[in-house]
Order: sequence, then structure tokens, then C-alpha cells
Amino acid sequence: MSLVGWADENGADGERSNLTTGVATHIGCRIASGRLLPGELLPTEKDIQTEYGVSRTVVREAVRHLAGKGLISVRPKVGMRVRPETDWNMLDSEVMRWHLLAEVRRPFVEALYEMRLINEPAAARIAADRIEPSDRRALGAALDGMAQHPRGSDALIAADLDFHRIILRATGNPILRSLGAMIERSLSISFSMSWRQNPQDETVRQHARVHDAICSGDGELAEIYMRRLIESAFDDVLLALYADGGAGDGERSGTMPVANEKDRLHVR
Amino acid sequence: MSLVGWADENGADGERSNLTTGVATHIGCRIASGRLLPGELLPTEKDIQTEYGVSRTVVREAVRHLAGKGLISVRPKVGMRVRPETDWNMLDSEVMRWHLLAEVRRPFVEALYEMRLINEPAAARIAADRIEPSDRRALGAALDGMAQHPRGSDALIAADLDFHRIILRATGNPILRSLGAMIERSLSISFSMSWRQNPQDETVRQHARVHDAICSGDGELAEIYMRRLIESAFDDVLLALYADGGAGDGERSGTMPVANEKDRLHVR
DNA sequence: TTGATCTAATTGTACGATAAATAGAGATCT
DNA sequence: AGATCTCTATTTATCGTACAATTAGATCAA
Repeated sequence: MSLVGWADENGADGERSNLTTGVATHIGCRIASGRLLPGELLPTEKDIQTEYGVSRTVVREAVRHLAGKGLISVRPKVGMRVRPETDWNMLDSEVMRWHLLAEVRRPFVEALYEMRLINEPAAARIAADRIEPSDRRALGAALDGMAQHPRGSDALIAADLDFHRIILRATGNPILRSLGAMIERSLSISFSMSWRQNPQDETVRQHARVHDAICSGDGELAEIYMRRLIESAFDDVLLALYADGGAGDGERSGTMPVANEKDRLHVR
Repeated sequence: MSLVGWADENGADGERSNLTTGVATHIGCRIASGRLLPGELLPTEKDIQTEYGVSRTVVREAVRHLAGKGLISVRPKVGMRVRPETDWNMLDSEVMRWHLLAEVRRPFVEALYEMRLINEPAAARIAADRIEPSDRRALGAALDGMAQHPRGSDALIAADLDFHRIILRATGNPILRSLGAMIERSLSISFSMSWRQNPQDETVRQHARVHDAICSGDGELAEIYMRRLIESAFDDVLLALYADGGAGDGERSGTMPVANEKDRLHVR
């Protein structure tokens, strides 16, 4: 296998693109997609070297990267073995991305939204109590962004992701904030899908309700509105996934990309 | 710095103990504890080599390990820089452990329990709907373990951790299951603390209520009881932390370890 | 059958060399 | 002066080789 063109394939996790992350990403995808099953042995270091045409240094650093996320265990003489799924760190944004790149990702998307539905309404409630002026401003700016940017644009998706990330950050809880970063880095596809089903005005209105409740310090209301918001988004994503099959999502408007294979590879 | 005795210091994450994980753990602790501040530059690879007395291979693999968890960014010519806390993956069990090993860990423990209070009651509710016979049995076994093992014993802590992990697993949601694995691997200290404050019977009774509610399919009740359970544990841990100061926790019974520096290093 | 021993395969560690990236200094141009 | 380009030194990125440590599985002995 050649490495031409790999430089840009890995996401924007703040990591530089190099051979190591390229190999790690590729093997990580093979594991997350089920092409390498738990319990199975990976090729030996030497075989991976020849397969990817890289030095042992690169292979070992990639392996260390994957082992650090719980995807494989490494032992002398035994080799590298895919660990049971229960040991994978699903809360890692890269592992999450590799899952979302896989062929069958619907159950995983459902799990992800179930988790969002648990955490984000609670976070909204907490944020209503603790949000600081700077985050207040940032949240308002994100809301404006959602209202102003054209439907389907990257800027719109970015503003939407911002909105949710800021709320999680505003809890002051570093763990919830990490959750926000993870969601942001792995969910841009599903965000773009959810914007496709609903009228933009309605979605913006839903976000505005959450914003107002948080900024007025009404945690109860913020929690309720956030739950409804995510439920709507969940419905829309499911709709898009069920109607998918590789092509249309109802009446393809043409002004925005479709959830086909091409998009799936463009997740940031 | 010598490496004598390092082989056993790293936790039981399934990773073998080797020089690489040893160096990664040590640097990771330095970062999580604040001795290396965000934005700060780490020593160069060469300096780290001489500091730890290891080869460049080891240093680079350790660095890759840390970069994979978002703790540092690496660029040619510029070196290795500690990334802002917002980029750290707090949901990684190792990062979590490194935080809990730090001097000031009270705010972090509070954040952790806030997150548990959000997720575990919701998980209990879901588990009541979805739990499978095998997990039903496992949950009962964990409950028995809590009732039978002597107060303060490792087996008791293990059974307690099991109980919570099984519930998260029983949701059938791989992401929540990952959360359980993370909690299990990083929270044994605080579990042992919480068992010290309350009468064992009372705590077991609280767990039994959750077990019964889940096994009878009553999600509402399971959620409520789980919330109370974690609130109690949270109170107990806070009490232990406030009364700590490095030594006693009220009347040291002598039959169980104290939350001093020694314990802090025995987190599994 | 059981248990000890040996062997070969694989990862772990070390070292040295070259390539690639780039921040910063310095030169050059306007 | 200010902007832009070029060059250089520093640091990581990658490669290759060699040897040590670990250990699963084969072999052998009781």
C-alpha cells in the first residue's frame, strides 16, 4: 500500500499530519469498522512496515497511539491483538470518528444521541446557574451565527457546534467540557444532516429558547428546551439515516451536500 | 533520574509496564498536576533522554502516547508544548488517574461526581428497561459481594465498582459502558473513602434498592434511588476530603487504610 | 499425564544517520 | 521605517540496524 495523498486524511484534532498518525488512523478505522475483529491478531510489526512502506519507528509509534486508546494490547512474542470492544475508549474523539466512518454507523449514532440526551440537558441546567459573562456573549454570538449563515454552510454547522460546546464549557466542569470537545470533533456529519430536515427558522428558534433560558438563569427551562432540541435533532438524523441508502434524503434541495460516501470521508 | 522500580508504578490499564509507559505516566502526572503549565515547552527529546536515561525511541513513543490524549502538541523546530486544558481528554482513564494523583484533587473529584450524578441515574433508568439475564445475575452477584466482604477490603471495593459498571454496561450503550470502564479504573480511591463514612448495612441497602428497581423493570425508581446513592457517596467522599489534611478521617479505626499519600499511589 | 527445558518468534530498547519542517535572524527591497 | 524575502540553525520525523527481553509453543523427561 502506498502512502501518497495520506497527508490530509487525518482529522483536525490539533495533531499534525504525519506518517505515524496516518498509519494509526488507518489501522484504527480497520478496527472500528470491524474489518479487524476483537481477539484477532494484527500483522507483525515487520508485516505492517512492508504493508504501508514505512519504517519500524512509524509502526511502533502508531501502535502506541492505538494502545493508548485501548484498541489493542501489545505483548512480546504474542504480538498485537485487538482488544474486546468493552476496553475501547469510546469517549475518545478519534475512536468516535473512526466509528462514524464505518459502514454501519446507525446504532452508534443512536448511542451517541442517547448520551447527548443524558448530558446536555443536565449541562444546560447547570450552565444556567454558573455561566460567566464571556460565555454569555459567546453563546449569543453562536446563536447569531446560526441565524445569519446560509443553510448548509460550514459556518452554520460551526456555529451550531459552538453553541453546544459553549454550554458544556459554561458548566465549569472540565469533564463535561471534554465531552463537548469530543462531540464537536466527531459529530459534524450528523449536525449537517439534522439541519437538512427542519426549517432553519424553527431550529434557530429552538436554540434561542435554550439561550434565553440559560441567560435568564432558569435552569429548569433550559433543561427542558435542550432536551427537546436534541430530540428534534435526533429525529432528523435518524430520518436522514433511514432515508439514506446512499442517495437522497427526501427532496434533495441541491444547495447542500448529501449524506453519501463522499461526505462520510469529509468529516472534520 | 533513575528508572529503578518504575516497572510497577503504572496502573492496570491492560497495558504492559515498560519504559515507554513509565515515562509517559511520569510526564503525564507532571502535566496533570500543574507542574508543567499549558503553553509551556517540554524539554527537547534529547533533554528528556538524558533526564530519564532512556533512548530516543522510548521518549518518542511516550510523547506519541501523550499527544494521543491531547495533553501536548508536537511540531518540528518548535518542540513539545503543553496544550490548553480544554484540549485534554478528561474522559480518558489515564488522564483521569493522573488528575486524581495530583496534590489538589478536590475540585476534580467534585466534577467527577457531578458527572456521575448526571449519567448513572439515567443509566439505571435505561438499564431497567434493557438489562439482560446475564447482567441481572452479575448485578446480584455484585450486591452479594458488597454484603459479604469485610468492610474496607479490596473485594468490597471491587464489588462496589462492579455494581456500577454492570449497570452502565446493561444499558447496551457502548459509550455509557466506556464511561463505566473509565469510572472503574479511576475511582477506586474515592470508593474506598465513601465506604468509610457510612454504616455498611445502610450502603448495602441503598444498593439493594437500586438492584431491585432495575430487576423489576421500574426505571423511575431505579433512577431516583441511584441518584440518592451517588449523592450519599459524594457527601461521604467530600467529608473524607475535608477532614483529611493528609492524616485522619475522624476516628481512625485501624482496620482500613487512610487516605494519605501512600493510598494515593495505590490507585489501580 | 505432568512438569521442566529449550527454541524460535516477536516486541522492547538503544544508537546513529539523514530528511523535513520552521521560527527567527538577517539581508534585501520599496 | 516597513515589508518581504532568504538563509540558517534547531528540532522533530523517518529510516535502518543491532541486540535484549519476553514468552508461547514445541520438545523432552519423569
